[in-house]
Amino acid sequence: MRILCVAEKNSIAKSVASILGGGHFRRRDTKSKYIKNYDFDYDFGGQLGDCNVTMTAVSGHLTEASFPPEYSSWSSVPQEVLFDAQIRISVSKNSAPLADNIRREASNADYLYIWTDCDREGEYIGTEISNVARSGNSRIRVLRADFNNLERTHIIRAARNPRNLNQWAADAVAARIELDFRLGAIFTRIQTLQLQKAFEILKKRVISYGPCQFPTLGFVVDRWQRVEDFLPEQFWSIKLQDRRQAKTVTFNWKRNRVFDHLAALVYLERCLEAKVAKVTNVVQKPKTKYKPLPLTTVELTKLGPKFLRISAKKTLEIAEHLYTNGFVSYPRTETDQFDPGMDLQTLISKQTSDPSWGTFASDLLSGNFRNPRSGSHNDKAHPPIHPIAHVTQNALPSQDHWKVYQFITRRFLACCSDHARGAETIVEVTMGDEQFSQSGLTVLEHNYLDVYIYEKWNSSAQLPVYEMNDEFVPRQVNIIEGATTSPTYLTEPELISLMDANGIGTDATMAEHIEKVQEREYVLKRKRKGKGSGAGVSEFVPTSLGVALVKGYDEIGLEWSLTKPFLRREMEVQLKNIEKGQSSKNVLVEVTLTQFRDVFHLTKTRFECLLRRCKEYLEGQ
DNA sequence: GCAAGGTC
Repeated sequence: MRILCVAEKNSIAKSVASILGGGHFRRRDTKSKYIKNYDFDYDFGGQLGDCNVTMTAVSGHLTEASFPPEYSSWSSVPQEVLFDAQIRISVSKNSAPLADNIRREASNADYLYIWTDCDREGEYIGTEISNVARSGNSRIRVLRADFNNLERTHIIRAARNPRNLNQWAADAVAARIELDFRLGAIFTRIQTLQLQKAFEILKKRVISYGPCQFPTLGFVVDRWQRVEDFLPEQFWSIKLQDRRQAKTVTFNWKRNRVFDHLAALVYLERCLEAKVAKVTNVVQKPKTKYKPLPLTTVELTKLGPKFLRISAKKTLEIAEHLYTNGFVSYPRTETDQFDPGMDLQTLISKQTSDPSWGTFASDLLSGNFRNPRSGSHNDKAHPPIHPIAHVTQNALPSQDHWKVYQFITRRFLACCSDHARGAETIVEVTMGDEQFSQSGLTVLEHNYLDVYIYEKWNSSAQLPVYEMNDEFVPRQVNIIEGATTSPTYLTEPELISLMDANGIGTDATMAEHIEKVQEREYVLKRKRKGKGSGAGVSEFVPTSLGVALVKGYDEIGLEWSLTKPFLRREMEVQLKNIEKGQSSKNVLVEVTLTQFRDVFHLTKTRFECLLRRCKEYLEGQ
């Protein structure tokens, strides 16, 4: 038998070939400098048996959508025609050499064995590969490998247990491709042409619409608007201070603060009339600081900027590199629960040699191990991100690579250890009718915090001893004054959280959409001004054009506004339904296009809303 | 000159 294996990228082809070939493979060049063909023999067992294998790869998607040439003119083709225009799916220019390679290699193969990543897009890429292979050999039979990391035993198990391509997942992707392409073209063309015509300053600009770009912009404008609208409000609070055992204790008012000065004065008056404060409750209770959940891509892209000061996009790129070199598991995962059958002990044992966290890992193996927490997400394709092999700093190309590897490893070890534990004392006092409280914390066991150095949990100052019903004359009872502070502009982790919560983009593309709205000059990134903890943090503000687009579309029809996340979120839900076999591709495409025909009609008839807003923000003020 | 999703 001759088997053609095709992976989603060269690095996987190379890794799998070296595992299955036992290090004995022959490498042939192809017309693409990124892709090689690896030849070796392998006994797959079962129906396949001993085979001549060629392992090769694509580079992600092979095909792209396009309209036939008669639709390519922006000015002479009415946009609404694109709702019904035929869409061609053809091999993209960049992928042509890869398609040729697959066609040629398939011509004398009995089986095509697909090794694309096991996720929705991977199933679709599998069907792209399969179509190309069949155009070179109509009798070729297709199998699909089920794997989610590059561990030797896992790959061998996958090789011996092929399954079929998942047609439902591939259909969901086909629906997304068609909808994104049509809607992107239709709305980009109408708004670009109309706005270019009306504003000199936009003459050379493409005002693109994308179902992910616009909601991303919407989040930035939304926060900006709240900052704009903010008016500080004065508030008053009562501070109660005691002096005992050479310690000063400040108690916090249960009402926290009031926005009426007179009311605050009345409350203070009552306290003062009472003259003494009385201890009404002393509680001592254990306090737990929970260890983190298993690591997902979204968490990684949020914590990269936060803990490591590496941008979301860079963090992901580095994680991808660590993955393709076999140091960490697949970095694009939504799963925050480890499979119960997973051998965590072996993964931990690979870390015991590390000078920094080796001892911690050893201690986990000799009794400190605790089962990881389970989050609520499972994509059924990839486990949470975790280290596969130990690596030293010298073996990595940069300091940032080391930071990311270290973070992934420390996070994993933290997941496998115990929560941090402490004891909390809460003292409640009453003066007149007003209640106050203060608490003290003693950290007893750091546990996971010993390895997860990114979080801090410190004991507070020890409270002096208070007994129930103690009475004391406070050293000080007075009113303090303050004002509410403005919300701040969106940071990258905040924006990613919003996109994630609303299903805008995938874990792997959120960082790219954030770049796109900056490239289109809808949004600017800048350093936060001022003093304090947030100073120097990167934050996003909309440009005049960004604000004008959002306000214009909101005015056209708030319920359906393209800048709101609802439409995309709904589409994501529908795609999941197709994956589950509960809906079909054609139904989703038809229903969605019908919705968007209405949105398009509204946009066209009320375009003056956009023009007016652009006039206001681009020329006015 | 248009999207979003893969990947280099």
